[in-house]
Amino acid sequence: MIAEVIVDVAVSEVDRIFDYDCPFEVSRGMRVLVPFGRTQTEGFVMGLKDSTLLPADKIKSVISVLDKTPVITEEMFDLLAFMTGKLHLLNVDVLRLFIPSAMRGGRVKELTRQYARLNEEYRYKDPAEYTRPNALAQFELLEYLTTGKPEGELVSELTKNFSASALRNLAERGIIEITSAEIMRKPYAQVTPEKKKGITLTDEQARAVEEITSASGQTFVLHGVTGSGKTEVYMHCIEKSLEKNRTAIMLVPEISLTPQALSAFRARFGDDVAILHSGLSHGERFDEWRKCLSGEARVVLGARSAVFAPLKNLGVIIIDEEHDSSYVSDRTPRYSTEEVARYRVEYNGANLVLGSATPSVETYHSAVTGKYRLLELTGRVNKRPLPEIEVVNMCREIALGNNSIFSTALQRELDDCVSKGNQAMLFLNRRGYASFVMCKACGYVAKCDRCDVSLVYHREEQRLKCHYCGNMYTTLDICPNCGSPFMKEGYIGTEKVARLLKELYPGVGVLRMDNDTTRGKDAHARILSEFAQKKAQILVGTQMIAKGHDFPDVTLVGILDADMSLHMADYRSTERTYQLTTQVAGRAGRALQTGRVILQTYAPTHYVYEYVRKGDYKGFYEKEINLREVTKYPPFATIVRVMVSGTDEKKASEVLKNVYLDIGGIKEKNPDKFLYFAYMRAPLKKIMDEFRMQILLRLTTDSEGVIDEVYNVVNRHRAQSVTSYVEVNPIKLS
DNA sequence: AGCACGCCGACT
DNA sequence: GTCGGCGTGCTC
Repeated sequence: MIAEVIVDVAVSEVDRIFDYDCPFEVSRGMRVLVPFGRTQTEGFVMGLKDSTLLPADKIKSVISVLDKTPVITEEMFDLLAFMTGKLHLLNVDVLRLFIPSAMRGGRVKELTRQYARLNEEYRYKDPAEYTRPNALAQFELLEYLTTGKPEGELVSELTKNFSASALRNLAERGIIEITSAEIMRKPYAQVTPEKKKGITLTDEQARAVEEITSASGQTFVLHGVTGSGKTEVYMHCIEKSLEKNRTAIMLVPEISLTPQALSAFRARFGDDVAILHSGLSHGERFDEWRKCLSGEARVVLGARSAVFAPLKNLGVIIIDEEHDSSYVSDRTPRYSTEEVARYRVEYNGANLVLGSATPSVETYHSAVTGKYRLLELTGRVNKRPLPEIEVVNMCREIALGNNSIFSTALQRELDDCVSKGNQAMLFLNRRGYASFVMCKACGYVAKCDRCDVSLVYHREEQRLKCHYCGNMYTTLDICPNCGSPFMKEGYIGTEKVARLLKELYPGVGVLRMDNDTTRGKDAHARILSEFAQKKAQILVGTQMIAKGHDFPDVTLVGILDADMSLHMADYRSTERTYQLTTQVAGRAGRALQTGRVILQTYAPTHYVYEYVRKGDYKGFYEKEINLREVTKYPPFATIVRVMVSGTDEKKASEVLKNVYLDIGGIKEKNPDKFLYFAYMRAPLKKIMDEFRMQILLRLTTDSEGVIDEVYNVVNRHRAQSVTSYVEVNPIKLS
């Protein structure tokens, strides 16, 4: 038998079929160990055939077969073809997404336990008949085993209480039988299922469930404000899917995958649930994944990569918080979770549910225009009013002489909140103490050696940090340029806010949650739980506080600088601001008491804040979609970015120039598809010593052919020590 | 990506 | 003399 193998080497030159003679039994979808060049490597069996056209002296033989059953299902082979075809990815890169990373190189295996039990023959015999009278340890062990379970006892437990040598001796003589059995690791075993609540659906929810479950191959947009009961709709859809003997995948942003979320799933679906996310150990991930492949698990709860879970006969895929940027992979292989999900859903005749309180404009547009089906949840399940949002003009504050980061309104509300013993959350999307340090005399700003960005002052660590490469520098007392001792600090970050609060409210607990305080494994969960237990009254944080739990005692949310995401020069910045501020505002008033939100901005007349204040998503959408239509941005155009970077600026720009020229050729053949075409340095022109430059295209929406050619051009101009890649409608343009 | 081959510089 | 720098070419 000849096996067609794709070797596990991520280089385009070898990303093709290699034929191997295979003296073993093997099927398509299994992995094999093969000789490759002067080394050995693992490979995926893509197919089998009887003969090869290759000369006999070239062909080598498979060394061994690594899997007993295929690890790549037929559906995944289909998906592989789709992804390599459309996204121009390497076969290996995609195949690697399909299996747990630790399976490669055999770094993880089945966990087995050894069990000992008394051989049947000896079960009713007197130990004295076959054991020396002085073998006390053996007697003890035998006595224990006669009364023990017939299926046997764990060897690891026995050796704790009895002599290991006695056990060995008896096992060698065949008196004790040792068997090994595989056991499955169970992540979060300590998480106990939350009590099942008898929930009756509202009419709206029931209608949504009915629509979704009676469709096939459809995509739904489930739009509903926080507290409108989207989760209950998801749960019912999954239940219905299981009833039809089908399976389900539920995706959430990585940060939302908490023990509480898992607990709710365990309560509902018991051992049918597998969970897949980066927090698992390699062994746990391997076992959860195998449970999907074997059919033992029928529901998967996970983050982005769980969209590749090897479930068969999918009935529904749910993407919660659909607008979240973590669903688009920002490293090779670049893929969009939604695109993969849609492919799987169509393959299986299943349904895709995209849920959000603030859907992305493009998604909502698809729903409005009938490409997707729109389901709205307008009521709030708990009937609680949405928090009241007050927009504060920070320019006016400055005019009135208040230079502090807290407006008078926010200070008033904070005083009130603290004195009443309630809790407050303050949101600022900038970590560190001060965004930069500048010399007052000569204007010198400290920059990173390796990146073209200014350094951020971190007071507690007494360091200047680069937020792009993580490099640290000693703080500056005097200007290294002119020697002046007068250094000015830039924009305030979370660290300084926390410090100011401690000065303002001595004795009041202040917690800070950002990239710096959540370094450890469970730091994230720990801070949230401390806040939930009211060990602190105020929580300051970056966007990571936007998601997460309901804190019933939070009555005040302060958005310190709402405009941060607004000033990014890209077409999604308004949308991102709407989503982020709405999400943060939603943290208030989940309690019995009505919540209050103070939103501070330097652009109080910007339309986005009016819609945020009113909680009017549709109004925002209408305004935004009109703007996109007039200016020709997605979904009315497709943006393509070619990023080229490298440590050798000349080499990189050479590649860029050649790519640019070739795309120019494509433009000549398709002049009507190009709305915009230019090259430039990337906004972040150097990161980690790599110079970055880009080509930006804005194309009409019917330009699949052009995009395909752009991918080909970029691949054709790959060069030593220059990296380049293509992004379609990139999330961020930095 | 590995790995070997191969052709030039500076060390015991 | 040889150790080793990394350019080039190949992998069923």
